[in-house]
Amino acid sequence: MSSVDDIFKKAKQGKVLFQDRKALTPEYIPDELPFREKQMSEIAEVLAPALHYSKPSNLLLYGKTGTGKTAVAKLVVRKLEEQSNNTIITIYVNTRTAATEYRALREIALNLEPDSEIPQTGLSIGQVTQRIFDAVRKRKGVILILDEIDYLVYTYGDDILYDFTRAGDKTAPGFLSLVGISNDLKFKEGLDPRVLSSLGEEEFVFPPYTTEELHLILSERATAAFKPGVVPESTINLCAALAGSEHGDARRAVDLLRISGEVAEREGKARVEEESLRKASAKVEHDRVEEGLRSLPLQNKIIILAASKFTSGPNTGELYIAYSNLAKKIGVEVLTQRRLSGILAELDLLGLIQAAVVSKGRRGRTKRVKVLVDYDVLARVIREDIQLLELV
DNA sequence: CCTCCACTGGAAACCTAGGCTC
DNA sequence: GAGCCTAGGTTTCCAGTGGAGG
Repeated sequence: MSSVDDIFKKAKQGKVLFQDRKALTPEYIPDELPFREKQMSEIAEVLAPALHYSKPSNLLLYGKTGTGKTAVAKLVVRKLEEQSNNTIITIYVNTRTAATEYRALREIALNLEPDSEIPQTGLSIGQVTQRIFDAVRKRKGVILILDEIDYLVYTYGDDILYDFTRAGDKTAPGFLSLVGISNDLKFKEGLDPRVLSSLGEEEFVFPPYTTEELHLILSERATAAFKPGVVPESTINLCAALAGSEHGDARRAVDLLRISGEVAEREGKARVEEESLRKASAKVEHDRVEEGLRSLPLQNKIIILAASKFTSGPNTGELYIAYSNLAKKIGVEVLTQRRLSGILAELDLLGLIQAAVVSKGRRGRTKRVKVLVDYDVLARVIREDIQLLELV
């Protein structure tokens, strides 16, 4: 019997643990968001004037990843839309996913007028902005959620925000209100003061979830996502503790729970035990490392490879010689030792190596490098690179 | 206690590649 | 197409340093 048959057979025999996997996906937004009631009602207060068709203040939501900003914004706005009998339109755009200023604007315009023709390329930023204003004028009110607004501002500046915040008369009688979401508390610094004063009329900071809060969130999601009795309390405890010790990132915690369920299901388990969770956690970590290695620039790969050839941790001088040999062997430009030192610091920051400064007394001071990645994983990634093939 | 090694890590100059403008 | 600007990566230069061996 082929292994493919084995897999399918096993899957057929195995128990189905999920009843609604969606409840653990990043897109899923529950009807209640525990521990965010305060933020929800405060934001609702700010947006409420929209129901009388007067323009609500612009909002700015801050907080680290996985603190519920996006979920809160989407949920409040969804309820507002319902209450207004869909006379108020809300648009959600993630500016990082949209990738460029133009594409973000295009997405907004298409959301406002799905039938309108907006070319992938060709129009100027100003023309698209104008179309958006024209479309808003035909509506009573539009609330625009700009997620990861810090990305937009860093890479393209605050020009669009400037236009949007002072669109007032151009969109009358309709109004355009902005809800900006940012992971970065410092992003305001680079903003034009006029934009800032308008955009930041109301500000809300989202604190990270505590372990106890994560625990409750996970319990609720688990109840929705899994069949009854499939996830023991101990698994939830561990999952909350793992995510809580990181940064209280709820998205990460929920992801982890989902992957645990997938692992357990694949292995034909009847319940999602701690073992599956630990495996899932290791898998997530493993993927992260492998992905990190893969995205490294060529020189960094050669350096980490050179370091991994030592049985005991090399110091900078030794490593530099080993690295230069490898680089010469494949005909790649050899960097200076100063640069190598800088790259070591970067790799250290990524957690791929550990570089500690040690003093050897009269024989100088150097860094002792320790590679934290499995040689197998490293070799696999290196082999994907044609230029590096002969080094493994 | 002093030296002096083998670097570290800051600062600034110097490339490039890419995008934008005229 | 020339000219300009910018962001990243890299080189050059160099002052600074922890501590074993003198």
